[in-house]
Amino acid sequence: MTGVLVVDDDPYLLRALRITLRAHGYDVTVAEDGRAALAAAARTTPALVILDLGLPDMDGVEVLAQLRGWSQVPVLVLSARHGSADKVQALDAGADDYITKPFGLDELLARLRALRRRSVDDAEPPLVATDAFTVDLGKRRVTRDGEDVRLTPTEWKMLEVLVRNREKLVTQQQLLSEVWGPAYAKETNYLRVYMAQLRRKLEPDAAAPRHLLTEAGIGYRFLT
Amino acid sequence: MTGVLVVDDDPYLLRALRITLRAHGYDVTVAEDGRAALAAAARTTPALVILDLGLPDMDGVEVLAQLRGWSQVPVLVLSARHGSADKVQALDAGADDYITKPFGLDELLARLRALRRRSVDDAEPPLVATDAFTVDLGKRRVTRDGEDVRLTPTEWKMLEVLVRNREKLVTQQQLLSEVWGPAYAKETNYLRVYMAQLRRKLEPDAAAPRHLLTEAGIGYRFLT
DNA sequence: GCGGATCTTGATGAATCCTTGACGCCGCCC
DNA sequence: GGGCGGCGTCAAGGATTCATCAAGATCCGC
Repeated sequence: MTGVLVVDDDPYLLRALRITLRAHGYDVTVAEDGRAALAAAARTTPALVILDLGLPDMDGVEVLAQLRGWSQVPVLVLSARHGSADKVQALDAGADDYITKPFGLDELLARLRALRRRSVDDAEPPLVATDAFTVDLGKRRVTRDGEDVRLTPTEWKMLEVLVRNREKLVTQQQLLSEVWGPAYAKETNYLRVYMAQLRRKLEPDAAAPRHLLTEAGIGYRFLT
Repeated sequence: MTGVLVVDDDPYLLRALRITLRAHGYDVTVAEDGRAALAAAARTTPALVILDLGLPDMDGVEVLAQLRGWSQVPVLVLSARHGSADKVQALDAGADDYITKPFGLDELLARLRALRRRSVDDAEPPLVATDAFTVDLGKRRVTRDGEDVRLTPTEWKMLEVLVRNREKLVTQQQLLSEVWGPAYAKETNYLRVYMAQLRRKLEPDAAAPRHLLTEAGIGYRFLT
């Protein structure tokens, strides 16, 4: 099932979209502000995002920019404004399509189909393997020596964020806000505790990690 | 150079688009009917196609369908009709975007950029290479002889500022205020200490640097 | 309500990083 | 030649950050 994240502050539109999209076979998640949207995107990893630019807590373009920091998910931007400056700004910030309110639902659905059609090509296999363990992002499973490794929800979320950003350095703030929420951006203790647990469960030698690396003072990095 | 095929039967619009797109660095081919469009697409294999639905010899949707028989090139559809049925039809026939006339040229250009960004596969990696080492600004990573180089946060920040201003001279004040903050504009010996560390880690011969150069009395400069 | 799993929290020693000062070299001007 | 300022190098200290452990607190299914 195709997951769609709908971000809008208008409860009526949200409701209408949820019903329509569900009727057309999408698995819908909703968010009413930018903060919730970013959290939901990290949690549910949708295949498509519909983003209204007018949000109560932050600018839609800012939401888009932050999302683009770690995700390539296709984004369809909604806006009430017809000005071409807004369109240009949103498209250059990383939006894949732009549609102005009011719009027809059939057009919206057609644009979603067009976006999805394009993204299936570069859909990566959600399977990441190292010489010590294998992570299946789709099935939410980790295997080591052919055996399933049992991870707690928090351990899994943390590993997921790191694996989705493989090779890349993930800052402590990024990890904390995607796993625990933005309010926990100072609790770097959590990272140490859970990183130690992940290493104990996954690394051949937890004292000399080769896949879950520490970048002192900045964050962590996952290498295959 | 990015090749664009523009298909329209209006000679004035064709001319305007050709001039504008060329001015923005595209390599433009034009066609005035569907038949010529398909032939041109096969011949020039453009990176983008702009297709007007109103053509003299055949229906634009039909052109699109035939094109999709063998090519995945991103197609931006132009149309004078605002009806949503046309949009739905075009998008489901394989169009990647849809824009109605009249349209702003800046919006068209923005949509082209968005299309290209998606198709050209994950954009250009922000990667800066010298013959001795490679800096990946996106992944926050430095490689030398295939091995990761371990940099401290301060070393990285300093290198980042220099690399972002590659070829250009970065003054001591600029470096100090971007890495340590404006209050440290006098602590030029910090620069000496960290520049020495960077050279030791990155330069083949730290005593005769070829990429991290000193401009005596002024600042430093990074050369590839 | 019970028991087990999971999540917080605090404390400790170890490792890493930043700062600071001292020293010598080099080029330039007096 | 001597003085001077800018630069490169080195090493030690103190501060910050990290890994690890263990003891409560909390959540959840039964």
